[in-house]
Amino acid sequence: MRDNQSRPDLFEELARVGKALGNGKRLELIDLLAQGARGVVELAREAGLTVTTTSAHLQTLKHAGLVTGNRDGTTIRYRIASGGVAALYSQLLEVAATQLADVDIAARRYLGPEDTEAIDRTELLRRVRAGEAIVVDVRPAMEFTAGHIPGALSIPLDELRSRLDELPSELEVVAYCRGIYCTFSHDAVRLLTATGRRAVRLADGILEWQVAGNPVTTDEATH
Amino acid sequence: MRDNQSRPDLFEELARVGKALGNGKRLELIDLLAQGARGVVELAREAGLTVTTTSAHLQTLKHAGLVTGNRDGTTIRYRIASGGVAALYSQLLEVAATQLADVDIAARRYLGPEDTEAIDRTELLRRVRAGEAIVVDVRPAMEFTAGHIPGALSIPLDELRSRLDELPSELEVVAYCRGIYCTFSHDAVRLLTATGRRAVRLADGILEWQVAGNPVTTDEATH
DNA sequence: CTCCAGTTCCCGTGTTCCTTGGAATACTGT
DNA sequence: ACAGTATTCCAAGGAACACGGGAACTGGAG
Repeated sequence: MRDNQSRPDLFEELARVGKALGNGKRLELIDLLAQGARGVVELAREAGLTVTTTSAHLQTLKHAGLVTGNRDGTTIRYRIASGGVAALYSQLLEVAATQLADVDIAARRYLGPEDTEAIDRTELLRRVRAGEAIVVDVRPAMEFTAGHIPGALSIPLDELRSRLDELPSELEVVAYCRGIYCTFSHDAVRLLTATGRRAVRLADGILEWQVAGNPVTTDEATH
Repeated sequence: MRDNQSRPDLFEELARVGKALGNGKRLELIDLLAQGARGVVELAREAGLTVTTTSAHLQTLKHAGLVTGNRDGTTIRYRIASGGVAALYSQLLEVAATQLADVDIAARRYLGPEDTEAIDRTELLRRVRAGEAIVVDVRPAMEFTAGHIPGALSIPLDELRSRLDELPSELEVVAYCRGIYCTFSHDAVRLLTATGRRAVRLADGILEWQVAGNPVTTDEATH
């Protein structure tokens, strides 16, 4: 028997990654960081947490190897440690979505009524190649520059109502945002269809897009 | 603002999956269940836990949607809830292996010295197709019947020393077992090379094999 | 109907985790 | 060197979790 102690030790180490994923606030932080690098104060504001709590969670995530922090001037920009982490988070979302009824209930409540039409990634590509549709990224501009679908137009949800004239009226709009549990694209499609446009949303988002191996355009304006 | 409460609620639900992965004993149970269905007492024995503790952990996993239990006569056979759960666990292992130095240290201690040659899945297929090698499954027989690499020969590690004559002496042996953190194939290769045979091991195991989408043969002898 | 192995529920104890406020540290720009 | 901002460290109260023992429950076999 080699089971002196090394086997439990190994699994306890592995569990550190699981523990890091075992807190809703930390998942929110991962969700945000998957969209691009951010500092602690910005993360705290976006996640609705105090700065100290956010910092503590980031330390936990860092210790679990899920995020890394690089100094950039006066702030430390945290980011996802690797593409594998994004894949891990995406897979967790999929398992939760398919196996847990309570997640479905909570998701429905958060995302709102199912009044918007959704298409998948291959259908998006087909419609764009056929010249039928234009892809619009409705996330905040900073997340667009950090990485977006090639050829997409950036119109943050905040500005969508005032920038409707930038959309060619003869084309259908395919709106996308962060991922499967992001409300931006739902709200964008509601707003667009309310103005009489043809609009659908990508069923998931940039997270699943890049985890699936699709190309991503980066505006390398990183200071 | 729709951020009344639904967003934190959603992520707290999602975190239930992470919490379930945040305990070494539960990861061991998932690791075992990924190899085939088992009852509580069997799991408790294999994981070195009391039955009550094992049962409690299984309830946690079930509540998180990671395992399911079907009654089979007097026992309840637990199994992985879906292929997505296996993919999630596999991805967690990969992230932990690539991001955490402490995991490497613990793995080295558990797996023993790096004195065995490893090949990857495509190289295994190449050698088998070329008629150079025979694939040997060194896991317990029950796990072999639950699913194995097509064409593999089942010789559990326990019986390997006494069944050496079943191996064609002119072929190289490729031993495989559960996954990246399983000792069976390491020990098998050590034993085989000590007897003068040419033997290598698959770098990972059946878990990664099936998550990658490779075919698996099942001896449908399920009760 | 009654035994029985397998399994789960209940509960008390010890441990770990989450959150927050206040203080300390690190770095930038002037 | 100094002011100012961003970030982390420290300590403590409260909440949640892990574990084991004993009792209760379930379905199948006799």
